Amino acid sequence: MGRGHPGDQIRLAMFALIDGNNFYVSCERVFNPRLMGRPVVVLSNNDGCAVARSEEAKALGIKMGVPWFQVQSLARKHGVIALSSNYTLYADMSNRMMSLLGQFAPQEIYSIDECFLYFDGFQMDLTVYGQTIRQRIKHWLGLPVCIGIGPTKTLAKLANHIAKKQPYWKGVCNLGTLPETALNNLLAGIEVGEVWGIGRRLREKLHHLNIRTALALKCADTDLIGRMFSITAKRTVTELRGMPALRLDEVAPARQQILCSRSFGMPVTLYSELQEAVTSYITRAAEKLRCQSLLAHAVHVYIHTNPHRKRDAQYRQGITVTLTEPSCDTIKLTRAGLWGLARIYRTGYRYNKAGIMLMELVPADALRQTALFAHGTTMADKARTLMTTLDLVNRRMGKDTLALAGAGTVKNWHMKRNHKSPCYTTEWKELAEAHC
DNA sequence: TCTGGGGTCCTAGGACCC
DNA sequence: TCTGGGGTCCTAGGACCC
Repeated sequence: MGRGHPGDQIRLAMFALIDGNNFYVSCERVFNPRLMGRPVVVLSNNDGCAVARSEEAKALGIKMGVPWFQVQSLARKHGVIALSSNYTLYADMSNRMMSLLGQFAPQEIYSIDECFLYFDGFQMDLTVYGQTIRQRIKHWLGLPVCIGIGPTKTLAKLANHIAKKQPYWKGVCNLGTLPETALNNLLAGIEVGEVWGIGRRLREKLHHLNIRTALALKCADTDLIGRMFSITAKRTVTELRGMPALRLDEVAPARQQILCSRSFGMPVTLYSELQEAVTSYITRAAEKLRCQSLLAHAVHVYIHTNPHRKRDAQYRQGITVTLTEPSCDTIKLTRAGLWGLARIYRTGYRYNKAGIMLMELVPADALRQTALFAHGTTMADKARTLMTTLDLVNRRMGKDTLALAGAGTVKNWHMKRNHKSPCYTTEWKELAEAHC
């Protein structure tokens, strides 16, 4: 590809942000064409909130994150199809999309449905290139995406927003070739809250300063913004002006924590059920930990009642338990977690959620200090072999083929998933079939 | 009756030290 | 009336993202 040379006078590098349209809904539609043209929503765990909506569902006024029960009657009236989230399917589709996109330019995967590409010294019309990328994803995977291009990540994000909202751009908005006045006119029409990094709180405060559009923020005094808010906000202003303050991170930085938490399908009062939940969550998190070749030095456990039920007595508590030495052994981590749970558990409450965090993560291969009274290598070796075997069996024979007995088998507390679609691409038993 | 889950970064403030 | 100052480290909580 036509890369620039170090001696080049001007290197106009551009960022692109590729974002799946209504990603979860689109994934479902790939395997179930009957969902096309109809209002569809994908629900969060426990069928709690709407986390993805088709254009038709958005048109009905169903907002992002709205509790499902609040819009259920409206949905029924208009024949909205609700699906429980099927993360296994979405993750698999995401992997396919990301590996395709990675063939076009250096890539940073930003989320399950978004990535940045970096065009440095590309001697071509990037708008045309963008259309090529877009069509490739559509043809090969059946997923619709929009593409935003700009000289900084923040502008690429904004361009993507514009590409999604304004049909004029045909899915690819390239701010890189726009004259300054045209760019400013465009920015003047965008609410400041749409800018990447400006959330609800910041938006409110900016409004008080009479900064209401992306253009107004671009023209704001950077030092003032830095002093009043944070260095992050200051960076956003710099980026809006076309000066990169954020680079492309091709290698994902090592995780700093691994979290697993779930709301329960029903209120939980029994200590034994909380123990089961905590054991299950630690099992899941420890799998992820080993998958990334990391060890955890601490386990944080928390439980709480349902804050939305004002009439109920409320309780929330968490505790961090430090291990004598970093570990990825499910059994050791579980023992620490349950020890913590015993410290924070109180009877007489209706708990609706428990969660665990593996913290202080270190690479498994890094030289580490061995605890003074740690077991000899034979014990550690045995544990390692056991865990490797556990992962292998579960990968081959299916999730939870082998699990700690403490995780329970009945799992009354398990979350609700009443509308789940099959795992079309990752389970032999659920392979896609013709639906029409 | 029913309100998600998994992350990161930044800041303020306290503890502690010299 | 007087009651330093500055640096570092840690933690909790806020804000943001998808």
